[in-house]
Amino acid sequence: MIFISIKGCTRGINMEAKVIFDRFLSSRGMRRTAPRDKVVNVFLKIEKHISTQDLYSIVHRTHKEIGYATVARTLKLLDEAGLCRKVDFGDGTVRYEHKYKHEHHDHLACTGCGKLIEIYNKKLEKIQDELVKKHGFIQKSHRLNIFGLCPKCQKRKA
Amino acid sequence: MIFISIKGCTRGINMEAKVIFDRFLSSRGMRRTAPRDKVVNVFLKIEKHISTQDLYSIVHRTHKEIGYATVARTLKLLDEAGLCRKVDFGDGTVRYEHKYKHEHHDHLACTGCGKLIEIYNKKLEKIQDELVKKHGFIQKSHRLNIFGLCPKCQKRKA
DNA sequence: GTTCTATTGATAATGATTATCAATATCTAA
DNA sequence: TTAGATATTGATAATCATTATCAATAGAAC
Ligand SMILES: [Mn+2]
Ligand SMILES: [Mn+2]
Ligand SMILES: [Zn+2]
Ligand SMILES: [Zn+2]
Repeated sequence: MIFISIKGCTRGINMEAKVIFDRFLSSRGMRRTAPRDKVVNVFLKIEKHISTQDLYSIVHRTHKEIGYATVARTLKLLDEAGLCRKVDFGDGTVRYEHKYKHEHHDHLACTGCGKLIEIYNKKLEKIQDELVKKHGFIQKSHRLNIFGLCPKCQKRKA
Repeated sequence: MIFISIKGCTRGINMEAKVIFDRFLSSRGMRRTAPRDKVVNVFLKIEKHISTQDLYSIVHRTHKEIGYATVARTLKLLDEAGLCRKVDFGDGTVRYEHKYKHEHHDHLACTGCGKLIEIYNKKLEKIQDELVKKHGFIQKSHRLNIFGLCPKCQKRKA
């Protein structure tokens, strides 16, 4: 199952993201290297919910020398740098999406074709906050996935 | 990480659940067998969010002859019979909770100690329904997990 | 009881993720 | 510029939950 995002997004911000990533590496005493740079470049150009394997395949097309481990490690770093976010639709494969200059959202996924719609509702978020507060918790994150059938898949199965 | 439920629940309904399970087996042309029966009995007595491995360990204490595969298969059947529900907190292990005579709820989980609180809010559910409808989808299921620190863990880390 | 079929449990296969490690690249300080 | 210290890399192995396989067994129908 491939989860395709329905929304596009600008890409002029890639340079900004790379500056942030470099600063993040420095702050950790880590080095800016060619393999990392290439993986980051490819990731930032892809506006999708992408798995490690997916990204590795794409990177591999143009950079045969880069290994799977490096791709996986770089995604982890991007996550820690706040530039991407893990998304998990419970199918056994974690995906990553852009986070820099992307507002928080949840997901509505079609179980028929994998179509993915990014949803957001202020009231919904507020109710969550209230529930968390009510139990004295401090929220770290949340994840709302709604699964269903998109209009096309409804017709297809009818 | 063990996720412990905070709510207790009655257990006089186990007999009803077993009747439903038997009918489910019949409707599928499947047989009621001793191993299945034992696994179901143990599961129904445990009011927790439990993994296959967890349940296998518990079953194994009193029924050394029952294998892991049978436990896993029986949980799958219970799920299909509508008697349990998969829950996934994204830690790589799927858990199961009772579903029969249990209202739908979402989860607030402490990332510090694993404490689990079952939450429900009618408005929140309604907003979700509206979002689904707005995009022309037919909802099959949804999953909301909120992660945070419980009051105790907040103190511990302060 | 006989026959057919479902079930079982041990074990292997799978697949995503994470760990290991020798070779290589980069940085720092002389 | 160079040598030594350290970080990084990529191939590969290990891990771990889940799923598949299959010969042996048990249940149902007659
Ligand atoms: Mn998204
Ligand atoms: Mn629950
Ligand atoms: Zn669809
Ligand atoms: Zn806690």
